Amino acid sequence: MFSKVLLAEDLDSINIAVATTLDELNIVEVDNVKYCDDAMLKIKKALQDNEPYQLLITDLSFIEDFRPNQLNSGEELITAVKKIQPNIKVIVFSVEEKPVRIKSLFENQNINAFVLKGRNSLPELKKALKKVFESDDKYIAANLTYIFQDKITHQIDDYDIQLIQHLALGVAQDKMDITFKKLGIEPNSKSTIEKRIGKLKDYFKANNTVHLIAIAKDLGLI
Amino acid sequence: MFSKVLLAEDLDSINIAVATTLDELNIVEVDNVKYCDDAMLKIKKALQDNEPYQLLITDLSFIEDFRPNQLNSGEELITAVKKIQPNIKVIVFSVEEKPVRIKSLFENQNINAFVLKGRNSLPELKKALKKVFESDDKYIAANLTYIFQDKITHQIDDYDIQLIQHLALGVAQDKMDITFKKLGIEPNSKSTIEKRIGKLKDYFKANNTVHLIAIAKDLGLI
DNA sequence: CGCTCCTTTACGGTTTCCCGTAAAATCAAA
DNA sequence: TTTGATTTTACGGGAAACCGTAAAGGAGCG
Repeated sequence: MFSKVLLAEDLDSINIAVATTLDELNIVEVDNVKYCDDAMLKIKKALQDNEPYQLLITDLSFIEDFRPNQLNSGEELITAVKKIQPNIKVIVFSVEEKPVRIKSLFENQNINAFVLKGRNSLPELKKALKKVFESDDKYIAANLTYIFQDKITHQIDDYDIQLIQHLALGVAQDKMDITFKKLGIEPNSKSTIEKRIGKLKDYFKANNTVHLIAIAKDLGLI
Repeated sequence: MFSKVLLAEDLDSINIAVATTLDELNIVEVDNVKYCDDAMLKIKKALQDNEPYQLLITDLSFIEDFRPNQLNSGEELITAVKKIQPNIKVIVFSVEEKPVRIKSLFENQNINAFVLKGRNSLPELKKALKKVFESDDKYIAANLTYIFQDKITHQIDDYDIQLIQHLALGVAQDKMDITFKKLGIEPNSKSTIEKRIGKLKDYFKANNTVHLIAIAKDLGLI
């Protein structure tokens, strides 16, 4: 089993419970941080000392408080960590259940396992730990595999997301061409933008743009 | 200190940690459920046996799974419980930080304390337990009192919420008068509806209706 | 090169939204 | 009941969104 693990989790209650679980698996060295920035520091330090962590277990969302931070989410943390230690294994432990986000973890961040916080998540976490230790295969609970059959993320691309995001930020459809030109996003003619929004409304069966944005928010698309 | 407490919390990790905390306070009888419906059953049973719970500690959001349930949120649970045992004390333990929702817990559900899950929430929970046991005063952490000074809920009324909700559901502003007439919501002229939406955009500094709905979603207003 | 297919862009007409003004209705207090 | 303030409603004009059609541009292929 792993011998040196870093746990990044802001909620103290979960932090304690997970630490206990790791104990039960006889993992000797478990370090415990409540901020992404602290996680990053520990990993740097361990690398310098030539005693790197073998595994990072991290949450996705971290509560903002008085302390200003460089890294504010599990995603950002993973990206930063992999830059300085690409071979570290990563398990994400989160309540996040939006297919879009979970899928992206495997496809873009190359994580090793995803465990959903829930009514029976500690046994799940143990299972994931064993799997990730034993092999380099990706691991996700059987009841979550539907995520990879999810149709939405297959048909909605980056361009669509940016469009929806800017709409949600208050950019008028009519002015979107200017915004997109400034940002170097293409295509950026009024006509194409209009058509894309139309397609999205079609796809999500939205009556109008307002409705579309509400749906996108609900799906966690933005 | 309390001697008979019921804990309703779906996440196993939190469940364990809170149970441990209650142990440390020498609370003898702590029952532990992961579904609102189970909480309700336990409370009914305890009442019948003439050994009622003195305190309910509950989360707000419960994950939906394969099991169909009558009660699906902390709010629903509290309402149901208070119907059969109005004198029970209630502490809400949640990550929810939307002022609107927390405020409503105190004002409509008459809860005794609210503890925000966070980096230092277990000590907070202990404190709340003591306060709630010692007196009938409401308790909320000092760093959350801003919630009651929150201006939004003071100035946005039920009518506004309904308006925003229907917009988010895809009802066109132009057709809103018809919808409102059907539902018996007043005032319902095109003109007034238009003006209200205008005021809301003004208030939230939204560039347009799309932006307004995005803001409302972010604030948890809808 | 010429052909097809597909994407992007342009444009005109219709509907809806947006904003100001003003008239009607409601209400509270004198 | 009159007065004045506030809310609700009506309406008109300009801006933006919506919808269809068609032209222009590009990529791939014989």
